[in-house]
Amino acid sequence: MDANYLQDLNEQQRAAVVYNDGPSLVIAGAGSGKTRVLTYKIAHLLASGEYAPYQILALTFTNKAAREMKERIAGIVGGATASRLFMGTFHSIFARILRSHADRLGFPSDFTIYDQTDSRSLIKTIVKEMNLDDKVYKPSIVQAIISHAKNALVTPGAYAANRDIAEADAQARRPLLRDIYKFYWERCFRAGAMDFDDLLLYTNILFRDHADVLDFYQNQFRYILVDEYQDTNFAQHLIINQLAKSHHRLCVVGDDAQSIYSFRGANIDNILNLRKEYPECRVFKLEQNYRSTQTIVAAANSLIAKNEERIPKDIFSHKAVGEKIEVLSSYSDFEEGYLVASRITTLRMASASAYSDFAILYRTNSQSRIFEEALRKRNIPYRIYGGQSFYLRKEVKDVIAYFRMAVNPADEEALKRIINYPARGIGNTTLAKITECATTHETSLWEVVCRPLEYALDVNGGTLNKLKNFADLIRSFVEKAATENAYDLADAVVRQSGIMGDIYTDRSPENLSRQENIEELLNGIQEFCSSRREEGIEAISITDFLAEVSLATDQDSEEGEDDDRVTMMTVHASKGLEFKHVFVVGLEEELFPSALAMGSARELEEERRLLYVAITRAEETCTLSYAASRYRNGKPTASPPSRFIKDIDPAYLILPDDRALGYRQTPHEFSTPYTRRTDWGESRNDRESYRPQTNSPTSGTAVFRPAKRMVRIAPAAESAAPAAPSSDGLAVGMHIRHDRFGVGEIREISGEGDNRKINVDFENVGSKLLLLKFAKFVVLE
DNA sequence: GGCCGGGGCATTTTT
DNA sequence: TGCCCCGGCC
Repeated sequence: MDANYLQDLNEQQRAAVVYNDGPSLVIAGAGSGKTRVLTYKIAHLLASGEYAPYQILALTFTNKAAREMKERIAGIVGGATASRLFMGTFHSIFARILRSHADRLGFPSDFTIYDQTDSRSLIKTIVKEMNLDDKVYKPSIVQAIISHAKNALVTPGAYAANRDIAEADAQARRPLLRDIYKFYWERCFRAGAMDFDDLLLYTNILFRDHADVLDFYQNQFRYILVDEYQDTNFAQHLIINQLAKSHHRLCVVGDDAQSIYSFRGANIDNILNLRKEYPECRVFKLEQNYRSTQTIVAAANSLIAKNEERIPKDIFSHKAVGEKIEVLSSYSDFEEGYLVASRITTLRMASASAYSDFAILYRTNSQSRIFEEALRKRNIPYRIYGGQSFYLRKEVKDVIAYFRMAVNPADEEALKRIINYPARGIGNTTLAKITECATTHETSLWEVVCRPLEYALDVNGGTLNKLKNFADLIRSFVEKAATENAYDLADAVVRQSGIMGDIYTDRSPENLSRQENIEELLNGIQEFCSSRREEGIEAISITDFLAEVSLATDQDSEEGEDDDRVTMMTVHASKGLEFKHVFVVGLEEELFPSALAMGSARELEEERRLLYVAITRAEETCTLSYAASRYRNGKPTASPPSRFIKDIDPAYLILPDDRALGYRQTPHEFSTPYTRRTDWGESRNDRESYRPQTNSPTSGTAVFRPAKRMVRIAPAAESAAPAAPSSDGLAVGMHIRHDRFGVGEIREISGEGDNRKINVDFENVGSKLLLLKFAKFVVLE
């Protein structure tokens, strides 16, 4: 290893890296080189010769963070050493540990991991079985309550015994929550399944009840590092404390100012109070920001200074002073989209930036739509992050459910997914009987399916036969899972289950995309097998694949990272990323801060931190934006500018002349070249202004919505040329591709404004009348 | 058991 | 406005 690696660090970073005599807390401001400190510290520990790689436990929150860190460490100490580190997400590391001691807890070592969909669906089933009103006991709410209980290590027994909880539930008119929790707990156990929260909760139970196991890991993990400590919940905090108890060799890294996941149980007190738990704890502050201009750093500092609960620090930048933060004011969300799109166009030209240097950050996913439309109209390529991950798509989950059954047939959620998919005549009625029967006999659904007669299942002979066929099918997969490799099993599942037959019957666009997804899944498994083979592992069972997949919400395998697109994502999703130019949009009361957070000071502070995170993503320019009116739940709603705008020192802002902002100063103090735009004239030097002014913000122009893969749009002339037969650029004879109906030819155009329609003859589905205002399609060349 | 249409409902979401 | 879920119908 290069002995000079410490030279790459600044003084504060170096101090944090070389100190390892006891517990330390590294407060790492935004853009201060946190990952660098963690990776160098691990390299330093290895270089000291005092620690073998497997004695170092390094925990992160995302797979991506773990992978990146592993790669960087491999670059310093070599891949062979790096791969032997215990480095990964909390969930993956402790799932691994749980699997090797599952018998202690009465679980099979091949236990299934329920994702949120599975666990919600089970809760829903239970609520229904209890004949409760699912408006009162809304599965999503029940799930959140159970999740919070688990994160606080409150088991069903403790939950039922707790008076405060009972009172709170009674108050909320949900007195039976305790029973739901108890049933949910038992059902998961019977299904041999753990949800995400269980992975942490059962780890705690394992350590609490099996001193030898705890002892073993306390001895093994001689140094523990935790990234993003501000996001830990109580369950995670306690695991760390237990493991570090005897040696106190612990280094936690985080930034209290970037704690934005309290709604998932993260507890900012874990980092704020660390010094109380470890009085000898050394604190290192990384305060130099290497990412952003001085203006951006100063503006962000002035904002976060409004929070009460924080660890004081003085973040500074030695980069250029940079541009002030511009605040854009629009009348409507529609205009906001237009403005941001036009700023991107001009800024890209002026600063010679690529599209990929830009990000639009918003508070809620639903805000993305309007920007999609605005960017598409300007032919600006973009990518939206945060759609559902590949493994959560229905058809993919269906196939995976077969894999899960093959590994653990007790898996109730998997069984419910596939017992009638593809259709084999086992409907809801039968399923309800099976479930009821399993509940009364306190066994799994699979048991009942296998032995319906012994459990006196009340169904007719035809159904019995269908159940037998299903059970035989699954049993054949179970056998294969034990002997064949992952890919061969997967291939057999797709062919023999009837999924193939179901999806490949017709070529409707929906089915085509399903076929693609399933093929992608199979390819993924093949790749998984061959990459394991490269590592020298010969037998790759489906169990290995599932273990990987169930904890991979893969946000990162997004293909083609290098293509040049504007990024759109929620502020939450942007944490840890950086962009040259950032637009933070929708800065309005009840949206950012969210209406639901305004009740409590604590939650309001979290929203403020959220904006802090958003602003500090920017390297060179940051632009804030709000609209006076916005469509919310289908209705236009007035929306005053966010209070947070006034929390930022106006010295760093270019403010629009808008009384709604509530500044007392005389307008001229804030007058700028960019005063409020009362027309569309801002974009003097871009193509847009040469267009005839037919596009008033509210007129119903065609909304082009290509499929995800077709984001690159036809040349501008297509839709913008004044010579086009109509203002929306559509003409009879043109070919279009519709989201759902596929490819077709325009036969007729009629109506005006909102009522404008086209009649299209589609290749696969015949002729359809589409209202332009709503139709989602692209014009083909 | 599958399809259609009306009504109710809409945060953020590393694993 | 758009999605999801349920109930009614075939």
